[in-house]
Amino acid sequence: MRPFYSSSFGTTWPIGGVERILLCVSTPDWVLHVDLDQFIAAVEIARHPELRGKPVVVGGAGDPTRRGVVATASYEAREFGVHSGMPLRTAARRCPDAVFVASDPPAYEEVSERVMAVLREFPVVVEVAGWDEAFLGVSGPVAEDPEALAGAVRRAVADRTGLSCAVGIGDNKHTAKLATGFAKPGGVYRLTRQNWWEVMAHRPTDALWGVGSKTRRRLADLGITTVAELAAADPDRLAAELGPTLGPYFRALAHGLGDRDVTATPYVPKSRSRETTFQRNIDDPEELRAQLGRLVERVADDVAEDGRPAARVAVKVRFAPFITQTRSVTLPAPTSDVTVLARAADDVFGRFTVDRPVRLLGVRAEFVRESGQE
DNA sequence: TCTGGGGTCCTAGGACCC
DNA sequence: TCTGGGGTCCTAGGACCC
Repeated sequence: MRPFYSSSFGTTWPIGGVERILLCVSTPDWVLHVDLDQFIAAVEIARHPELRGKPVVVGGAGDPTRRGVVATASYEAREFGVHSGMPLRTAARRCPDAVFVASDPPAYEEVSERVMAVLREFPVVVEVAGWDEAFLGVSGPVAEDPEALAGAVRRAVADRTGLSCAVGIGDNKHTAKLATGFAKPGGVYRLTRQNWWEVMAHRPTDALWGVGSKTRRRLADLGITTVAELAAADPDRLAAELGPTLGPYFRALAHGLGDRDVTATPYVPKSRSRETTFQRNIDDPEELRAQLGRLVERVADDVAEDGRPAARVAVKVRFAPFITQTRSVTLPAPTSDVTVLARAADDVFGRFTVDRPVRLLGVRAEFVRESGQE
């Protein structure tokens, strides 16, 4: 989610001193958020039934002795403290009996498509928000009983795909998203301005969608630790401390406000990137150049497939132990030409001072910004 | 907790121009 | 020529999310 615009609230909301009006905004009566339970693990269990009931950990190459992190852990594995983002090695230590499975993105993509197709059969606007989640904009007759709709969605997804999901009901995307967290696993929960303070006031600021650990810490330094405190904070002070856009944005989140526009418009990527963490750190410059070349080719393939030229090229280097730097360049002219992209990446890479072993290399291509696209 | 991969958006400083 | 102010682009880094 990103900072939302004034019209999303039904009232005007000044942001950064500028009031913006969005035209053609559809404002649904309800926003539903559908989130599949332990999605990736559930897909693996569906095609390997012998895994059912076992602690399953999906991620990386499925080998806990290699570098990689947990994509999704089954609920059985979570009992042992295993969670997304945790190094596989750590997961194996916490849950020695876990079954480790390699990540298989194309398989999840395919199942995700089937789930979204089921959602689109309902008289709602479906905005895909990831492999395992979507927002539904709900207006008209079905909006009279959102819980009934949520139940019907859950049954349809289960009947047609065998997957369980939770559904959050909210008055905007933010509350719907948070509601899903309270619905999991496999339930329905409603969070709106009616019960916002009762449910959220006492919670830590990072309970809000968009506030992470860093912001939580910065807010704590200002004496703000709960949602209620953030909601009551002085907007000018927040703007001064956290930025003209983000300060007021966080405060709005604490009031349970959020973006309400649900759109079925297909997603158009602004950039494509590829990166690799090496199993062993590399310090040989020749080897690094070769790896860079491989990454550029993959990115160039993605750019060619997209059909739009790239306007910028960025290179990312992560040095041991974990120091990340990026360098980038705007191309003289947008291009999809592999040779040009490769030379640009090479030039950019040459601007790094490589005096330590490298654990990751990445290449990103940014597309031309459309006029009207911010 | 020795930390993946693929994205998006915001911030801030400097260059450059009028 | 001791020196304003606004606008925009470029670049690097940070935060967050799935």
